[in-house]
Amino acid sequence: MKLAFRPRAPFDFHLSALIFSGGDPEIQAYDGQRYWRVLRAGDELRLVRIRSRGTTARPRLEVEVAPGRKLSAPALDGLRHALEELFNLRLDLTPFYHMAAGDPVLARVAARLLGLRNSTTPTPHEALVNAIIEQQISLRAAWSMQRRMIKTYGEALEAAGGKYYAFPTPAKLGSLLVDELKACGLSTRKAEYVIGVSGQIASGKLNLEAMRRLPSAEILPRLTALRGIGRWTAEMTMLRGMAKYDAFPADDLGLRRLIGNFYGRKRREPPGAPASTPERRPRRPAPGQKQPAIRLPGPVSAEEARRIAESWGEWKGLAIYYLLVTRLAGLEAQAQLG
DNA sequence: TACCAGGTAAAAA
DNA sequence: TTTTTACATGGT
Repeated sequence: MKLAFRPRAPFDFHLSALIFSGGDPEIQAYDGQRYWRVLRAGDELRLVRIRSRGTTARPRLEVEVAPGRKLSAPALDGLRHALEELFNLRLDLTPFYHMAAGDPVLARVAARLLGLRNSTTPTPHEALVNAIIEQQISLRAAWSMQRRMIKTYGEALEAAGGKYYAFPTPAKLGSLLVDELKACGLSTRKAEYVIGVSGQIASGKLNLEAMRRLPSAEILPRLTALRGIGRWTAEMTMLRGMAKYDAFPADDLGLRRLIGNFYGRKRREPPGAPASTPERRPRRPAPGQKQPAIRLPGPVSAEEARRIAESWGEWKGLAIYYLLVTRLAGLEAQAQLG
């Protein structure tokens, strides 16, 4: 079965899916042509494979749904809705670009990445669990644990000649023993956190979908009241699982590095200047890709990150995502501030 | 080998 | 109230 979508223009599918390149093909990935993953449609699982059939100015998406067995009308509606949310196809980028025009760095970045949208996980639960696992450790280490967890406790689907895994349900994760999650590499603490929030969701005590409709300022304290969810985890969940663009995890190391890279000074500041870090981080060359031989400024402090993001208003989250994808796409040399 | 990596809660001071 | 500590894996 195939579905057609007409995203709101501008929409650049390649840029928007770039974040998924190199993903695990059995979970979700982008190969330069197609993005795919398993979604829930009603109480069934489907593999969806998305490709672009249009242009940035006249975007069209084609979605193959496998297996093609007929879905109920509500399940099909739900699937269409989930696909729109996945790449935020309805989002109006105009106000973001209007804001970006007032920021010299962001203006260049946004012009270069016209039509880039962030993606949102199919459920806030998925974003929350991923964020818990990503606490403190390197993303590589976290991704390895996430893959193990998904392949061990996520439902498997045979479709289109391959095997694919859905993200584990709250009920499944909530029913696990701590040792069962630890087997995926999580610490005792993190296993407890994941099981705890998943169980609360499964029992209906915690409703993240409903919480998502609240303004960010009301979501944050509700999330951080949960065990294992600090400010960073809450803000990452809001960004990646609730499409809350005003969320801004200023404590995040990767985010502070990005801001340092794009806004930091390349030379030591005069004495007495405010706390922009003079530290530099040598960049490791990405394998197989030539990098400009320049050294970028290191991470800024959380306070400075907040100060710089202040002018991004309610679009802080999308702004930082544009910086991230600029780096992913290897375009940063064109966008940095002198 | 040691140390850092997109934090957090709980213990100790 | 503020500071320190334990924690898991992967990369360097």
